[in-house]
Amino acid sequence: MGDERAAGTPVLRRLNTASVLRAVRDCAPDPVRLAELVKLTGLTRPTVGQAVEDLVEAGWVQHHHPAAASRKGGRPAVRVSLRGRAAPVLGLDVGPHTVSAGIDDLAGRRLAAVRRSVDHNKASRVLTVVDAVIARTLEEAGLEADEIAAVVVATPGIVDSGSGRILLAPSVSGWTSVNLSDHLRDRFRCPVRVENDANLAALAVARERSGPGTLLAVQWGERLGAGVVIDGRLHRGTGAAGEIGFIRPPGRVPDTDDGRGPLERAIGAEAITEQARRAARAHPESVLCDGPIDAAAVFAAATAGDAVAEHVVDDVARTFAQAIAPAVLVLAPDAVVIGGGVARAGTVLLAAITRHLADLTLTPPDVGISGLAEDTILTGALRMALDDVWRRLPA
Amino acid sequence: MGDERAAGTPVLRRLNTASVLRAVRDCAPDPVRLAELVKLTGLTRPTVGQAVEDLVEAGWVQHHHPAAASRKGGRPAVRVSLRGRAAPVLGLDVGPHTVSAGIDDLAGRRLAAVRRSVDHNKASRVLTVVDAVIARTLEEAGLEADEIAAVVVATPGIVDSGSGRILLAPSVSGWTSVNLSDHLRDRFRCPVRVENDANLAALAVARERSGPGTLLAVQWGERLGAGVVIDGRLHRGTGAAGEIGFIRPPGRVPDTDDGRGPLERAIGAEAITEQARRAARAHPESVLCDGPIDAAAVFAAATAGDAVAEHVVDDVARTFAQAIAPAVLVLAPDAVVIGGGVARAGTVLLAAITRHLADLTLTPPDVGISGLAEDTILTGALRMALDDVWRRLPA
DNA sequence: GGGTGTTTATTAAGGTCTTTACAAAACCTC
DNA sequence: GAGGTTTTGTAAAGACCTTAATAAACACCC
Repeated sequence: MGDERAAGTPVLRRLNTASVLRAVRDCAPDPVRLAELVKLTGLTRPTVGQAVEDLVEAGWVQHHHPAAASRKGGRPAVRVSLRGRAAPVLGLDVGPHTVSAGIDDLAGRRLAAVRRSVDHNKASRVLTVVDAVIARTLEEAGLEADEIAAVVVATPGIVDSGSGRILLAPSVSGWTSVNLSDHLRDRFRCPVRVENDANLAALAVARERSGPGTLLAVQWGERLGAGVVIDGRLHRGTGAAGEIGFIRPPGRVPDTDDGRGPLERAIGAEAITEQARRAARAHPESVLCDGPIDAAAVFAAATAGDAVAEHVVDDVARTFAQAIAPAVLVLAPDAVVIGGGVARAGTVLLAAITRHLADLTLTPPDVGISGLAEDTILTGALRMALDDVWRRLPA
Repeated sequence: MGDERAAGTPVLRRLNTASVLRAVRDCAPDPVRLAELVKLTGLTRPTVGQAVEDLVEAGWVQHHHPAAASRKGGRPAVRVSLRGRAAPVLGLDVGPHTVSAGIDDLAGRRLAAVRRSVDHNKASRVLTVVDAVIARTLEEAGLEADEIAAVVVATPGIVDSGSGRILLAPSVSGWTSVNLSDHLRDRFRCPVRVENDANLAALAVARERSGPGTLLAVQWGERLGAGVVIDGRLHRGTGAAGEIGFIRPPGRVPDTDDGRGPLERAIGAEAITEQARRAARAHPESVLCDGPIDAAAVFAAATAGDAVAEHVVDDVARTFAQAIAPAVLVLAPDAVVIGGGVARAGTVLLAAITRHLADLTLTPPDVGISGLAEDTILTGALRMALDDVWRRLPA
């Protein structure tokens, strides 16, 4: 609330134009009347007029000459809207099996989206696919790389937010040796940021719920990751915040050598499947024995009321609740939102987790499922890229 | 960076005077030359002159006429300093055994401090002592209650930050039924805030280390609490953030009925003592058997190299590390700082915790001991009160 | 003891921005 | 087509900061 240093009159103008631009953004994608901006910003008409003039000249907003829908009598209003093409941003989700990219305009409209699967888990191959996907996405949006105003890349592993180096990424072999950040910085004129995928998913979920508060957003699939968003801002800590996969749950955990953390080995999608298989062998009466077993089948069976599956789900939920309970007690989040493949389990899992968390915490958070589809991470990357653009707005 | 709504020219002036006042504060308690303020703020001399004039008139700063120490030749500089008495703040620490109060001036100078022990743990009695301590503190500082600009009260238990109501406080019987907030609001004209004691201790510790970053500050005595400070701001979550005492550690935990949480029952000061007693009975060769056993004795023996005591300390440290590891993984704090009675254990405990945490987390935080003395909580309360004053500064 | 130099305060002029007030424009309704 | 309504546009005034020039106060030096 006042980190500004010196302040001459030009500062005022910047402040006010920024305020006007924000108002225009909040109305996007609808065009907005000038008189309306006056009300929204609380500024006077000449000020708003001046600001809009500047913004048009700078290319941030555009006029909407044809005042097609003028309500009552009166001079037709000058209407302006955000010129999305002024600063399109590119988001990239480099997952272990797929690479997807998207381009949003300033107003948050999706201009292009491309998804491609990666066969081999080798870093060099991934990099080639990344380049191809970016090229295709730019083509689809009809843009050149130089026109992109911000790039945010989501990757598994721990990322050093300063340099953009990937410090730890077990799921893609050789991924840490690739300097993804530098590779992309060469291709774009704009800032390029590399960020942990779970963190970006959390950001996307948080924006969905819009508003202040603390959110713990979990990505739960083969692996487990989480992001913490406090009052709309991503919490990074020393850089590795949200790595819940490495929580050591109570009880024995199978020892593997693939770089996964204890919690992932205990209740990752694969572990759930394995646990169900064991249960099925012990209980031939279960419907689980009727077909191939995977995580989805377990949750389906539990939803249908199969006792054996229900027991497995409850076990998984308890382990999860026990694992995150300390973090919930320390953070006291308003909500814990679960996304990723396991989130498709739905109410069965949710109810069980809620029950166990209520037992283990003082102020149990809402437990919910991410309403976002598969492109949660990509959406988060694009959100952060847009944030970047808006943050350095008065340039 | 721009939450301001409307902006006329007067806004500029407020911005600039605030900037000047901040600069004066940062130099406190030393008086500062006007020319120096020009450099610090980046504003021009006339602007600074005007701002200082306004501030003097409003009573925030005062002149230092006698330019006693003028260095080289030149016109003697006008020097100003923060007028501490402009807005003294009162901090209160209502602990289970003692009530202490302090008054700081704007510059953070301690004007008065009073500490009194409470015999009976009854709420009504505590309230009487609170009133007496406040009266004594005001007297010591030579101030009236109406002159106090902000009041912050530290109390154990969970506090609703909006109403100031105490929702849960096992250590003082009947404490929840007392509306401490209303009781004090009647006595002061200024805002009164009630806050959890561990949270305030965390704030004090965070200010000590000054700078951005994430801090988990633990208060460890008979009970266990913690506070989370992120970039200098206290994290509250839904209100009960930092309640690590209710983390359920692995292993069996004695069941008591005194409202304490599982972790407190497992490794609170009392539990440490109890564990040491058991160990001493089993190992008569230990120096622990030579005298009365309490937590301090255990740590002393461990420091001296007694194997049995070392084992107890290691056990305690491991339980602690296991309990907070999930929170450390989620938060990725820069540091975990331990205060409270157990903190006097020193290096033995610290080293053990560091070792176990390194094993359980990805980016192990610095583990340290609070350099603040017994009045950590009181200091935190005063810091928050000062923050309150500075936040509503341009009034 | 007076001159010189240095540091600082004061004053005046100039520029930028917002505000206030007023006039003009364009469209609808009657 | 006259009147009304809503909005835009323009001009003058006020507030504030900045630049620049001037004056003041003291130490040092000759």
